[in-house]
This record gives sequence, structure tokens and C-alpha cells, in this order.
Amino acid sequence: MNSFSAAQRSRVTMLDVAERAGVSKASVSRFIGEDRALLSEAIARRIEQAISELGYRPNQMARGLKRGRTRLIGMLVADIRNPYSIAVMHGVETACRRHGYSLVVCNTDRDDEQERQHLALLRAYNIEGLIVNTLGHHRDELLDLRSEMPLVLVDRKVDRLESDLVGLDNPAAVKIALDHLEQRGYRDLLMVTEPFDGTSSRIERVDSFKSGIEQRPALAGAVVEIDNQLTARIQAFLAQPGPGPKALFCANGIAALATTQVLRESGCHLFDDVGLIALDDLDWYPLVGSGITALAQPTAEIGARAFECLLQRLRGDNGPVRTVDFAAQLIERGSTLGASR
Amino acid sequence: MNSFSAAQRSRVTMLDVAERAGVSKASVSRFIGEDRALLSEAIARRIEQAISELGYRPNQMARGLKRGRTRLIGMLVADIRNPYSIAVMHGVETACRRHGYSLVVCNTDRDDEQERQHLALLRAYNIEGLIVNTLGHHRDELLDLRSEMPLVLVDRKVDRLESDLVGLDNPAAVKIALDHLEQRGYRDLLMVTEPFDGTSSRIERVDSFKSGIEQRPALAGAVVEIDNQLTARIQAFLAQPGPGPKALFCANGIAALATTQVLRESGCHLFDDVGLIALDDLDWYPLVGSGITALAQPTAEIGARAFECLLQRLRGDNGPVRTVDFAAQLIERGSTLGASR
DNA sequence: CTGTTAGCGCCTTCAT
DNA sequence: ATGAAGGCGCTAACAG
Repeated sequence: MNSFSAAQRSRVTMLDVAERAGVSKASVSRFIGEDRALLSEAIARRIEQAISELGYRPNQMARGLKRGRTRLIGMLVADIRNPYSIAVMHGVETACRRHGYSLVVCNTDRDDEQERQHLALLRAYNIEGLIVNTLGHHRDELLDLRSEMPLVLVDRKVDRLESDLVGLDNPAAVKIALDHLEQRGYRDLLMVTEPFDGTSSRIERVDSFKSGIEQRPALAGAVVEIDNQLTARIQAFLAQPGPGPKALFCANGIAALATTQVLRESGCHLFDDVGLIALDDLDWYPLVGSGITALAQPTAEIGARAFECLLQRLRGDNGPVRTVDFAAQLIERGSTLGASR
Repeated sequence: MNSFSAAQRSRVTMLDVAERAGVSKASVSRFIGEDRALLSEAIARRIEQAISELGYRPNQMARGLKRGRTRLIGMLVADIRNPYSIAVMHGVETACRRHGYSLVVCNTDRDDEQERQHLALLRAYNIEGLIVNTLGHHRDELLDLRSEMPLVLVDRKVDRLESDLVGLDNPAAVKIALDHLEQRGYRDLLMVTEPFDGTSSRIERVDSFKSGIEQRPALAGAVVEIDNQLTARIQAFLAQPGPGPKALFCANGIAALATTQVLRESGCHLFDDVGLIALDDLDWYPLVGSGITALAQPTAEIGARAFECLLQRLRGDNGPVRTVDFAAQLIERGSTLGASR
């Protein structure tokens, strides 16, 4: 009935090529696959010609069905609208393509039910490996998958799920930030983070911040989560007397956006009244006020490395679980020029 | 050799379920598919139990192979790092899932060769429909695909490729912008656009701008592309005498980023020295200077509508090609407060 | 209602 | 070096 379903069925198949070239399907299959060396020059040429004349494309579904290799990698992303996720995903995709794999991205929108559906889906399509950047509730499903295919975590751990993990060295990053702020003369700090939902990197950053503050007698510090009280909380922080010049530390790009919004609404002069440093480096950081100092993550590398981990496991590496920590890079801009203005 | 390839093969199959439930594969298949009504209560229950006991998941590859229906939709995106593309993609994906489809996204990074590879790939995986947001060189490939499956263009046309098109009403959007700028007292305008590479929406915006200027005696206008001369060009525009207050019109988010950068470097006070209006509405627009006035695109709707077009075609609609134009929405911020400061 | 029988397009022994 | 045959997991007639 539909003009397309008919067309779909009429696609040229391996048999067509074989007949056209006057050879068997097996030979065509060998030509398609890695066994081209086993073919005589003459036959190879005839097959090649038949293929191009007919415009033949092997059907990956059928190949996957037979060989159990789909050349598909799945990626579970918590929030596709987070620039960090996009950047990592781009790195993963590039690495995938370079190695002949394709990437199927599933966005969970931070929703547990969607995560479950997507996991079922990815499994149904026989992906060969999975890259996970979500909270990973549904540990059952994940454990199931884990037993069928390699799995690499990005940025955030999943509770009691042992797997390779690629991400940022959060304690080191926080240390860089604190060193920088202290050196620039800031004394009273407030870390702004997205709400605690179990995200391990978020927790690490906050914990490192707290312990860092404790170890530095000169500094005072507190932490607030983003919620509808944020404006009030930040304004209170700015108003209250403290040990010295104040600065805000945004735990990621989302926090940086929310915080900057609050500062503007509060009529702050960015950034003379208060310092600001943010994790992640988004393209608009330089444009706001005197520019936002950033701790950039090597997102492309993180993505590429995540895929490489997967590839090693696919190739049979059964060694112990690894953790790869990348270093953040400090990019100084106007928002931490110092309390001495 | 690899522990995973073994696991992969040992996945529970339909036959396992059938034996466990003491029925035939056909019954299991009916249970899985839409024909559940044809089964007796007793058998259905036994199958259901066997499935849950064994943790059976149908293999979509095999289903797709047999039925010619993969429930997969492909999307070709020119630049995954463009927020517009992300937003649209999110809309598409949501619509897909709501209708039981999954989305395979391919990012071409504006590279023709990658576009070709991705097209081959999508075809190899038997996607049922394609959403295209690229320049669409390789018209041959696209025409081939077009004959096999429905295809919907987003935002930009592809030369001599007749297909449904979902995007923005660019002339109307530009008119809104010009009306707004003129009403606010700006008289000397400069449109900043990404380089002309054939992108139809880009051309439409520039053409509408030019003809709009011609129709308004009070206004003067010119156009510049983003290149390494951009800073010089914008500075020249700002320095030269003109018919009145000056404003910049950024043809999309990328242009807005580049332009704002230049203005900062040039020491402009954002936005007292010069007005600014930008197409797209990115989350950081409110944060820069006094805030950037935007023409927001309904990206989620655009994405959803693109998928719905596809779905209609998949359901057999062979009617004439349609074009869906959405309206931009003006969001006023500080950057067009007017020349009267 | 249910089971049997053929394949979908491809890969892989096993012969030749 | 090549071909024939069987099967990957599933669906779609056809019988019963």
C-alpha cells in the first residue's frame, strides 16, 4: 500500500550481485568481508563491478544477525542539552567512526523511566558496547547489560557498578580553583552546585571544596544548591560580613548560568563586586561582564578515551577495572582579577 | 576468546521461550507482536511467564530483517555543536519515542565526506525515514534514499531535492526584526551572517534583509560574513558616518557569539554604543551586557513537526510536497532599548 | 486458536 | 580458490 515499503523490499541484495557477476553468494560475501585475499583477481573485479553497477550496499542488520557484531555502540546521556554532554558525545562519535563503529545516542532527560526504555532499546538492537553518562538507576538492567557487553562510565560513577570510568580529576580541579582564588585575594567563598541527586562528580566536587576550605585557615566557604531559593541565598551571602573579599565557585556550566543570572538580577557589577570561577568552559564565558574564569575539561579527549576503553574490552581485555582521570585546565579571565580593584 | 562475544551468543532467544512455555515459536511471535488478541488466555499467560523467567528480549535486528521495519529513524545533522540543531534534535527524539521509533543521529561536522559515509551507514541499517539538516551535497545519494524512504528537510532546503520542509518563516522573522529596530530608532544596520555556503535559510535571511532595507527609506543596511576580517569590518561600520543610530543584526546564534566577541574586543559598552538583535535565543543572551534581544525559534515544535511529517509519509501519504513555516517570536532585551539613551 | 513451513540477507563450515 | 548448504532470530503465510 505504501510506496516505500515496496521500495524497501526491492533493494538490491547479495544474491543479485552474485548472479550479475556470475559467482556464488559466498564469493560476494568474501569480497564484502575481510576475506578478500582469498579471491582471484578476476572474480574480485567482476564482483566489484557488479556491486557498483547495482549500487549494492550490504545490509548491516543481516550481517549483525549472523555474526553477532553490529558495529553499534550505545551511549546513554542524562541531558542532551548540557554542553558538556554534547562535547563528550562529539568526542565519542569521532572515535567511533574512526574505528568503523556507529553511535546510537539515547537521551534520558534525567528521567528514570526513559532510562529504562532506552536500555531495553539498546539491548534490542544488539549494541556491542555501552557508554553511560547518567545516574544509572535501574542497576539491575545495567548489571544485565554489563554481563553481555563492556560498559564505560563517563563523568559519574554508578553505585555498586564496577566499570571503567573516564572523567575529570575533580579533587585536583577544585584544588586549582581554590589555589587560584586564594592567591587572588578572595577569602569568602560560596560554591553553587546543581541539586544533589547522587551524581558522583558533583559530590566529589563539593566534598573536595569542603575539605579544601578546612585545610586553608585563611578561607571560609559554604555550599548552596540550585533551587528557587538561590537568589535569596546568594544575596544573603553577598550581604553578610565575612573574612574578606567574596567569590563564587560554580560547580559546572549549568550552575554558572544560574549564578550569573542571579548576579545580574541583583544588580552586581560583573565582576567587581564578587569573584567567579566556573567548572567547564562554555563559549559564552568570555562575553559575560569582564569574562568568566574557567576550569576547562578536555571533553573531546574524555569522549575519545571512553570509546578506546570500550574498544580494548571488546578486543578481549579482561583486566581489572580502570579509572582515567583527566586534568582540568585553568583559563583566567576577568572574573577573578582579584579583590584589589 | 572474548568473554563478551560468548555472552552475546548465549542470549535467550524466541525458541528458548517457546520450549520453556511448551508452545511454538509462532505463538511467541504473536505474543510479542500485535497479534496478541489471537492467543488464548492460558497460552498467553504461559508465554508471559516464560519470558519474564528467562528475561527474554526480542532481537530487533532479526525483526527488522524479516519485516523490513526497523523502527529506526535517521537524522543527518550538519553541526552537532550548534544549539539550534541540538534543540531540534531533542524535539525529534521526543516525538520519535512517543511513537515507538528510535533515532540514530549522524553528525557530519559540515564535512561532505562524512555526510556521504553517514548516508551509506543509515541506509545499511535500514532506517525507515530520514530527517536532513545539512547542505545535502551528494544529491545522488539523497535521491537514492529519497526513492526508498520518506525524507524531511529541516531548516534548509537541498537544491533540486523535492521534499517536505520544516523550518522558520525567515522573511517574516526578518520583518519583525526590522520593524523592531526601526521603531526603536535605529537607522544604520549591519547584518552578520555565517559564510554563504548554500544554506537556504541563511540566504533567505540575507535576501529578506536586503529587500527589507530597500523598502524602508529611513534605513540603510549592509551585510558581512564571518571571516578573519570580521573585526575590521564591524569596526569600520561603527566608525563610519551613517544615517543615524547603528544596530547589528545577527543571522543566527553563531553570528551572535562572534559579533559579541568583536564588540567586546572593540571596547564597546554593550549595548549603549550599538544595538543588537539576534536570531535564535540561546540561554546566555540575557547575560551579556544589557541582554541580547532575540528572535526565538520554536525548536521543539520544529523537531516534532518534522517527525510527524515523516510519520504521515510512512503511513502512506503520497500527497504533494509540503512546507511548514513556523513563526519566530521576538524577545526584547536590553540590546535594543533604543538609540535614545 | 495454534503449529508447520519458508524464507528475510548474510556468514560460515564443509566440500570440491 | 570457489560453491553448496545450513542457520542466525524472527515473521508470515498456510494448514489444521
